Amino acid sequence: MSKCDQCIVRELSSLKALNKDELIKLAGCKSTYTIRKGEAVFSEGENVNGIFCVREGVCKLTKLSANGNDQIVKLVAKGELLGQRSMISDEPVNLSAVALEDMTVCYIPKHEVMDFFNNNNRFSFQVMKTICGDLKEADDHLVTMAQKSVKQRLAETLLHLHETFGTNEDKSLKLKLSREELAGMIGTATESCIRLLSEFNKAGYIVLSGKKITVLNAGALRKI
Amino acid sequence: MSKCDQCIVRELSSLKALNKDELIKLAGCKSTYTIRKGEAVFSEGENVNGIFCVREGVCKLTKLSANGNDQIVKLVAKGELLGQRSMISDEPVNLSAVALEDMTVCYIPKHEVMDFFNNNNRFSFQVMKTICGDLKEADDHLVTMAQKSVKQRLAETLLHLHETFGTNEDKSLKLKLSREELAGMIGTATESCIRLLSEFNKAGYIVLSGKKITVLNAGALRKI
DNA sequence: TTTAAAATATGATTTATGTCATACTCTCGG
DNA sequence: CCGAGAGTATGACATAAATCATATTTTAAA
Repeated sequence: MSKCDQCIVRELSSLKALNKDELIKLAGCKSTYTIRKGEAVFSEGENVNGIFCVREGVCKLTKLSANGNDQIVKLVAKGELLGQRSMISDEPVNLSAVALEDMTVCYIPKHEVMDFFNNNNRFSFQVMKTICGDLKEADDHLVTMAQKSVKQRLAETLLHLHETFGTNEDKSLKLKLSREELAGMIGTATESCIRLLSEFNKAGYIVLSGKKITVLNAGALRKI
Repeated sequence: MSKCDQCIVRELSSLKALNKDELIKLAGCKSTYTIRKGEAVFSEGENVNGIFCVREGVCKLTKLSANGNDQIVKLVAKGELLGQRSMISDEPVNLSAVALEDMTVCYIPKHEVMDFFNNNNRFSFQVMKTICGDLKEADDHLVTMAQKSVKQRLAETLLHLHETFGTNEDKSLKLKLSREELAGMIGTATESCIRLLSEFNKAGYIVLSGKKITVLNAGALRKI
């Protein structure tokens, strides 16, 4: 049972609103898990009854659409919380969370979180703000999906990956996604995604070397 | 200064969590407005600093996309609250709210709502639940936009209008939207929307008579 | 009522994207 | 080090949807 007060999740998420006593209580009730790349933290339809803190690794939130495709709704990085929405709504989760890298997560049971809600207004308000931020993001994302072309969405997604998850020493995108996953983010067929990537490659906007993608000309991508 | 305790918004929205004293306080601080069809309750980018209660009428929440099209993100009916997200995030609103019918709305200034937040846990929790519901809806909507064809989205939208806003005595959809607005809901060109409507009409799934739309064969629409 | 403007409708055409087929290229386990 | 399978790439083609043009109808203003 490790401490929580030095944890990155406590620094970055709503948990920053917790006080010393609450953190001690938290340390006592949480359970820590290791999730391997490709494994699910939880799956669509499950009853989770608590929230997960992402201490290490990145995961994708996906939803299976009627035609059998997995749409990636959002990427969640270390420092963030998972499963808040369904815990608050008291419903099964509506999205699956699947690890894109090996992950370390902590699980906090619902009734503990509820205690924090009831006793710590700052915490509730932080959670509310986070969810409001998610809602805004989702609305913006929705407009992008509805109004922009696949090419524009791919360009946007590459820029987003570049800005949010950064690059390795060789400037290539740190977060490694398969072409299928990239297609799942932009909502298109894998082949279309591959085709546009090689178009961007030929145009000199990006460089492809194996699975690695390097953004060369961010300005050009932005203009698309 | 009319009372709030008989108001439909108090019955249907998070305001149902307010107690008698809070309702009296509310009645004292709210201002009531009439918004004509086509007018905006608020516009993208504005600082609203409070929330609106929809007492009468329906409005569309839209966002202007980069290509100049208005995407309709959501429809809001009487009984619901407007502007909660931006008030909580303390940001300008990210969507415009435009009346589809003549509306009556009440405005509650931010600091009053904040008092309710701080003193009434049930109210905060209700608001949180509502926003979580909105988030789930937005995620689902996003997947629909990304993965389904225009035809499927139109069928889905017609069913949604039918189920959510009901029909007139002649079975036609109660909520009147222009073809352009309908196209803005499903994220397509107006001509494509018109074309598909007349296709559904020919197939006997719906009946068009002027601006009126009647859903005849809901089952067929669902199967698309 | 008349008329102009807006909304609706439809055809012709172009473009974007999906689908199917196939080839190539990695990776990983034996 | 090899071979199978997954992932990536590319061509050919089909289809969906956007765009442009134009006609028709409805609506609102004079």
